[in-house]
Amino acid sequence: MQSTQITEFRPGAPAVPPSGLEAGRQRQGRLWSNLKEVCELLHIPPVNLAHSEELLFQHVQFKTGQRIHTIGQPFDMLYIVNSGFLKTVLIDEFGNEQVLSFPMKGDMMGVDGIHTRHYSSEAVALSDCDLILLPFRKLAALGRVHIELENMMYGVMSRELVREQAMIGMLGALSAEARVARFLVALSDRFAQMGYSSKLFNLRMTRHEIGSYLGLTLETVSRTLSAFNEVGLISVDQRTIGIKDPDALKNLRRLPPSRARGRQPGAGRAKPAAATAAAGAAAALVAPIAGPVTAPAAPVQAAPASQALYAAV
Amino acid sequence: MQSTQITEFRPGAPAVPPSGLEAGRQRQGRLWSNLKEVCELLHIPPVNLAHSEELLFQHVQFKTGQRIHTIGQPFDMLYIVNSGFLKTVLIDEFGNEQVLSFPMKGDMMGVDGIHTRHYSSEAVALSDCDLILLPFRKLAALGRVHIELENMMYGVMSRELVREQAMIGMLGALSAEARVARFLVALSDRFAQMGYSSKLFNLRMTRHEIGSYLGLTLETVSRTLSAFNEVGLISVDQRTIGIKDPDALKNLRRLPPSRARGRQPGAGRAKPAAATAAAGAAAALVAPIAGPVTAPAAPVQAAPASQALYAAV
DNA sequence: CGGTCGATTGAGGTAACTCAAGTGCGGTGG
DNA sequence: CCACCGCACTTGAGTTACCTCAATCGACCG
Repeated sequence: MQSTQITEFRPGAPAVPPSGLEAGRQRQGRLWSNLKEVCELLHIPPVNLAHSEELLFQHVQFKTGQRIHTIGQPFDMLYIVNSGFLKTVLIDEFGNEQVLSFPMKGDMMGVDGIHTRHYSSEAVALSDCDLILLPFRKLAALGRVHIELENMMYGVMSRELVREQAMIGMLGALSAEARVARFLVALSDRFAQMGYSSKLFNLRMTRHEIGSYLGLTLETVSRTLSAFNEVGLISVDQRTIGIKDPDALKNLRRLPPSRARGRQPGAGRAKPAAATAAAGAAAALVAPIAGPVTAPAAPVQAAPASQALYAAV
Repeated sequence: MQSTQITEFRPGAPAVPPSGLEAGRQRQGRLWSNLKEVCELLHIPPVNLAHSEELLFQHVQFKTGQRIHTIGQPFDMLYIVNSGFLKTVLIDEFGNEQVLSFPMKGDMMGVDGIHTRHYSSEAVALSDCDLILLPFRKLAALGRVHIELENMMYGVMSRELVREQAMIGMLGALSAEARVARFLVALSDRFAQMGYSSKLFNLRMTRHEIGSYLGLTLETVSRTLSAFNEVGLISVDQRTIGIKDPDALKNLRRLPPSRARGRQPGAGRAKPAAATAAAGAAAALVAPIAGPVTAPAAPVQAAPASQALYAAV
């Protein structure tokens, strides 16, 4: 196994002229990346590999709406997102789709195909994309020689697993408002990580897709965004989102009832200082509401009073 | 790296006399397993390895209620369940726990620790357990030599990922009844796989834990089980569950409204033949209800009339 | 400039939650 | 042995968060 260059064109890959000047960050419009670049993309500890420069991975471009792989299709490739936005979905027996993730720069896709040798999900480009192809079998073989590569593989798969666990936790335990809030925060963080503004960005997905991802209807997503906008947590204009109070969003559990929002008084005589709408909303946070799930052992201790203004539910 | 025997006692492991005659199926009460046995346990294609007999993995026993690992604890081990039942949980900022899985024979645990080098979840024994220890670093090293082992690692991690994706789909899209039904079916299948009865078994977890796992309250779980019992899909006596109509459970979307259950008529003059309660319930199935999430492309086609008795919602 | 698609908003319904009894079982101590 | 207690479970009644259905509006596109 001394092939240092990974070619193997995917059948059914989109026809894109292999010209120069691609989107993304490829130096000089190259269509290949070496291992070091791949590792950087994945945020994996730097890999100083002897002759890693010779080891090249091919890029492929997809246009908005194109499918990268479909459910049941034979698996042979992993993909890393170099630029662009996608969604991965599950399709149930009635054709309804369930969004599983919104991969973007630095994410790996296709891992679900390893087990059965067939992809168990479908990936669709939400914008024009530049992906790096990783032929799995060859990659695994290389991993045996280059330990860092193997670490990368295990690390990325484990990371993905943890992400999904967090998702399950969210779907199982949080209110609609908390889900939307965390979704926005997560997006904001990702944009920051990619060097974009974390305060103002465009959603690449529809309300419907967000709802599917979060286990909500599109109406609920829309209403929740409007509510956040109303209390000054964010600004919303179609797909443009402005994050105004990241901390409040991060910890939000439940918004105060709508009737209490417009006119201040709300329930009880709380709230001495801090008068802005945003500050008011920001307080509607860490309530010790033992959700649907309560730990049998660890007793739920009360939240600090300063944080529990709207907390009594 | 020519160590063919994997020792390394876990600090904090439970004190269990390393005597013979253990629970589970270990021949002659051994406390070690070779690679072949591990692969069989994981349902991975048989591994015919040259001198795999020399490669031994240690077992450890845990008693009911003991913790295998906790959140934040430094990661170094993977675990395979040889016998017994466990739960893995996430714990949020208020001490509430979210059940992620109920590992049993053949399942791997601890994979979430690879990425950050710390376990991100907690594993607790719901019954006395016998686990096989797999020191991750050594295992990975061995995987480089024995390809089958490496395949096993990737395969198991991918399988786990697919399982979690299915979980997300379930939490995001299904009704309480459908979730409980699928949970029972999944358990039933696992028991069958392990050689136990798939028709009659004991739940090892509380209603609270089931609810947490399914994103429901314990009351909803209890009520749903009672409802299933009432229409003859299952029998319930505390933790003893009898599966009476597996197919109905598998496809169940929504039960007919309770008022329609006691006295037959329900909505409309459907249901010509097939008069048992179970058969009636079994029909309450594949309704083309476009759930919260509908595919934009694939039009939802009507379900076959024979299956859609209670379907009109 | 219509046509389509996505987003917003309202009104009403309901599935699932919350709170609250009440039951049964298993363990412990008198 | 039985009384007592704690815990898991069941069941009911009332509440509500989210869904469903529907109308409207704006943006984009051929």
